[in-house]
Amino acid sequence: MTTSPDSTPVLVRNMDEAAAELRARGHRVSAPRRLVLTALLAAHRPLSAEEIAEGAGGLVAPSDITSVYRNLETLEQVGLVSHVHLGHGPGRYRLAGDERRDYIVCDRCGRVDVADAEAMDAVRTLVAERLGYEARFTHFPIVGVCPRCASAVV
Amino acid sequence: MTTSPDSTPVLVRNMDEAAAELRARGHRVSAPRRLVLTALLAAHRPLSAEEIAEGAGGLVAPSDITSVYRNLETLEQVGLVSHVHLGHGPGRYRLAGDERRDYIVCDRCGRVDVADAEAMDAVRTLVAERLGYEARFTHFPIVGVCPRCASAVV
DNA sequence: TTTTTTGCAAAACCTTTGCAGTTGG
DNA sequence: CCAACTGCAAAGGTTTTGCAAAAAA
Repeated sequence: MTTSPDSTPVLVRNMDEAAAELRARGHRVSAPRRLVLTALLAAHRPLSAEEIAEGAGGLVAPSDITSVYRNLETLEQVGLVSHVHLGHGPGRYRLAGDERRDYIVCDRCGRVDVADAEAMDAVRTLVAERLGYEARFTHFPIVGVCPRCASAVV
Repeated sequence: MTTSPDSTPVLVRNMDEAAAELRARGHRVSAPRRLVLTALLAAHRPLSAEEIAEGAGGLVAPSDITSVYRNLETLEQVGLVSHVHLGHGPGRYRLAGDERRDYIVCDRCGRVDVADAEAMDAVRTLVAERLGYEARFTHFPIVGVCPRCASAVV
């Protein structure tokens, strides 16, 4: 699991598109690899390797966690998958298409919100203008105090 | 090591101020604890627990890493210290006063820049306006592509 | 003296690696 | 067929915990 994106994101909607991309890059489409993809295609949130290995809440059959890690690495290199750190604890994986969704995390209550996309674009634009960086919040989300915690009496 | 700040940052400039704060909070000022503080007071960048335990490059005497972790935890609870994740690898610790310095990390070349403070204020203001969060980039820095990598021919 | 802190050992947690056997193309 | 992949075991890197001994106040 590296910090930087291993390659350009490749957006897929289903297993067939994912399988085609894998084969185009010289990778095989094994049962354990399909299983990881099935879990991520069905998940509505980033999953840890352990969650996938345990079957993603009944979504898929349980499998070996080493294999899950190795497949996540391959899928990340291909650009089909990326991972995000929402706090401490294990990294969480999602399809590259889901990267367009940015998270914003409250460090008081732990809430994980999906950030408004236009607002995030404005933030990225401002960072580019003022700091010169093409910012991505896909690996580390924005962390702060959410409105509820900010207004709560402490 | 938790995600959220354990308490309000307490700014100190030297060992005496740190010691006073510790005693005011009912903590003792032991030799190993002083050693961690000495390393952080002298460091010009966030240090890992291992770096501190190894003597921070000759700055202080080597010490036991368990003790370093426990002291960093105490110092973080008191608000004298906080930690930042600059990428994968160990967390890095710094005095709370150093939190005013925000980092911005390039995920291509690994460069760690100190971000312009006014620009970061503008970013925090925009996040507050558009997303409602009081953003902090002290735990997770902004990650992106630096100007040099962006203009580099790939 | 009393309560906190230390130092060592051991474990916990997340992730990677080695390798012999299996499988996809 | 054979390179890619799997599953198990083992190890690696970072951090936490247990506990008896030491030290701060």
